Amino acid sequence: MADNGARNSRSAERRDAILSAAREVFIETGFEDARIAEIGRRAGIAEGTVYLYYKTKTVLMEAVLADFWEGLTQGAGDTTARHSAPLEQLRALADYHLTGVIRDLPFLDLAAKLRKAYSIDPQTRDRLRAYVAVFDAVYQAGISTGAFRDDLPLWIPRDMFYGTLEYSARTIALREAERPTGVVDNLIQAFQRTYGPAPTESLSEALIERLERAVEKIDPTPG
Amino acid sequence: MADNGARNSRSAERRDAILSAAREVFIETGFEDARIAEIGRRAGIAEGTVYLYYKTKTVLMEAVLADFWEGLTQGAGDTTARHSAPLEQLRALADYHLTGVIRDLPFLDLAAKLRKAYSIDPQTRDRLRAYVAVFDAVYQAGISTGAFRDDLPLWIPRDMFYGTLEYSARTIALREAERPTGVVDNLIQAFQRTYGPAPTESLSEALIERLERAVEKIDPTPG
DNA sequence: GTGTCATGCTGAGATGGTCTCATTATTTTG
DNA sequence: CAAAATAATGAGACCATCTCAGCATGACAC
Repeated sequence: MADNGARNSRSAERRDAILSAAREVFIETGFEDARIAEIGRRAGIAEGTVYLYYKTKTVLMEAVLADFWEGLTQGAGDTTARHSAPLEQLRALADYHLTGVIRDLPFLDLAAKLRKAYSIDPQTRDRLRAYVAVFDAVYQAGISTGAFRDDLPLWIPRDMFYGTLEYSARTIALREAERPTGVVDNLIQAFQRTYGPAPTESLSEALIERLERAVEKIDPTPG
Repeated sequence: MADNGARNSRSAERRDAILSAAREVFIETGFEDARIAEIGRRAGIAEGTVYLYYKTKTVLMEAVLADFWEGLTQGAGDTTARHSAPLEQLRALADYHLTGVIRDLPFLDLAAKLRKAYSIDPQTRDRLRAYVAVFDAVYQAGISTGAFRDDLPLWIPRDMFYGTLEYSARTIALREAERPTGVVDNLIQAFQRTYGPAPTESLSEALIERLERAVEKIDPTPG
């Protein structure tokens, strides 16, 4: 049926029009104050029509967020692909994440608004998983090249990574400050020192002294 | 006026009754689904009366949250006061924070729901400040005893501290897992390695080898 | 071109919540 | 104990989401 295709594409266009109108309105006003009537108006359709495409306001919001996560995940993958050393990949990912989160903090707050107190809907959970999988891949690769420790569950460094960045993003946004330097550098440094390969057994100061005295005796020229 | 006191205390009792009914209902149902009528019912008063004490539902929620933050801050101060070594204070604080946040995650989600996209109300900001000030005090004390580096802005370690813990709390809650061990230990280790005093210049492996060979010659008994 | 059918769209109104305020009850005061 | 001041009530104003009976549009047969 030729018309079927046409019909479908018309229908898809409408869906998109609603989605981008919704995106605008949600960002401008937040979830509560967003009016379906206004979204319909901007999409050029009646209020009731919005409900033909998205059952409820919450479902519409979820669709908007799904779009957002998808884009973010895509970008994160592209970013890490431009580097090869694990620490540099992490640095790039951290930079990308911080930038994106600061830019789209309103979105994340909207996401938080949908979260039920005790649970998260499975779709959102999957999207979040897909996003953090970018970090996981980098870290795993780093383990296999010996750049990172392998004696910890993966989620421990992951939580430190995303937790620090998200909290910093919020701090920065609340201060309404320019993005300060040092956040990413410091995080990478912390990573290197904490999750880098186990340091060669560190020498006690006493031992070092004993060694130095002994060496002095048999070979007084400095190393 | 003797009666004035009585009136005030009666009034204060009502306020408290509303507040604790509200606390219950908000936790059970979340912000949106909480019904003022239900809060009134549990406080033993009419719906309209709730509005005499709290102008709007949002204001009521803010009052509930203020209570929560106050208790958390109090507990954090008490907890750190039971230790003296900076790292042990941080460990205790981390443990307290993680426990509290996991227990009261629904509250934090409610708090997130009130947050406007671009701003935070000054009162909430002050309460948050008061809470993180507990960390700040420990860290500052640690700097003055030489336990921590002083070449970084305070908010960098602070964001890593709270960011990691909050993200971990969420991860743990979403997995519906028992609280795993290692989160706090790992954070403290990362802190020590990243923010502890600059390590004594580390010895190169070559140098260590040379020292060991030399010692072997003059003193074959192991250290 | 026109009748028939399927499908899409509409917006008035049902529903259900927050919040108001005229009225009623209670407490304080002289 | 009457009068004045204060507190509490709950019916209903108001305004949002969401529904659904009816209207518009376009494909197809003839």
